[in-house]
Amino acid sequence: MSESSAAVRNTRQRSAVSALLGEMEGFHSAQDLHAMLRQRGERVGLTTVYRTLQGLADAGEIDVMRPPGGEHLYRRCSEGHHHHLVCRVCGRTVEVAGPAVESWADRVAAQHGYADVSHTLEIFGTCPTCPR
Amino acid sequence: MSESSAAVRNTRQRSAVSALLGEMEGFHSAQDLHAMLRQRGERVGLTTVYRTLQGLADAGEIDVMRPPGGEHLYRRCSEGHHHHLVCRVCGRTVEVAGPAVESWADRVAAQHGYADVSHTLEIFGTCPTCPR
DNA sequence: TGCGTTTTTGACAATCATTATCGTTGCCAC
DNA sequence: GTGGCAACGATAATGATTGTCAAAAACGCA
Repeated sequence: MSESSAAVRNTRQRSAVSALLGEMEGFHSAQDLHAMLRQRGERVGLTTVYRTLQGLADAGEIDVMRPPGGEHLYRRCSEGHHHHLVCRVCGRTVEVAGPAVESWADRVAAQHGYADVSHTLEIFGTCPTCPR
Repeated sequence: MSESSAAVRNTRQRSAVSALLGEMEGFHSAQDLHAMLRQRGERVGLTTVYRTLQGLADAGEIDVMRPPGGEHLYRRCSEGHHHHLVCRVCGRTVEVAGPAVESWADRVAAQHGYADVSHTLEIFGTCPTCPR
């Protein structure tokens, strides 16, 4: 029963992952990020990349997307809750906010007596510059 | 370059999977369904279960959900587009329709020039009968 | 109804992202 | 400076899903 002091230690590896995410555009897989770190000369283990990403995701500092392909994608995203509009051809992503959707989801869940509500929403389409 | 005649053949295995889905409530994984079929004495290969489920999903006859756990879940669902409100403890699921969400998603996508739009939305919560 | 063609099946192996393991390392508090 | 304890990381394990390919079954047509 740990009671406090989440004590997230400030390690070189955590900083490296966080910094990399800050510079990257778009979504990248854990394996991607790991490869990039090694290219930069940062010595970070793949396991640690996974752990760090999970931690950041839990803390709400990054966003996780689970595309049909089966690979988890991570991205430093703006604060607050939002969703993604993803081009299924080139992957270009637009962040979209939908306050109406948020409240709708909460309301629907409440109507059925569900508590502690969260939701996931992804929109897929073909962006203007991609051939259909 | 196949050109036509998808010619979906009517096989015993396909019927078995489809029938089973018709009787089941809630979501089940491919492996689950496979085990149930074997219990019934139906001799169906796991590979075939996967293929059949994929086919049914493509045809829009069943619904696929990809929970964080990582296992795909399949369910015979009502016609038309809808979403799911899932209890993250017991898995109890409620189908919910959200016309407002549909049109919102389409509108947002169109605003950004995205075509051929689809979306996925799942709501997670803790249902009234489950301890939090 | 019988036959040939084509799809489908299914056992098994391969794939591959993610997670567990566990000894070592290094951060942080005192 | 030093000790405790969380984080790290190389490797192995896991486990769902997909690929393979010969054999079997279904359908169309004569």
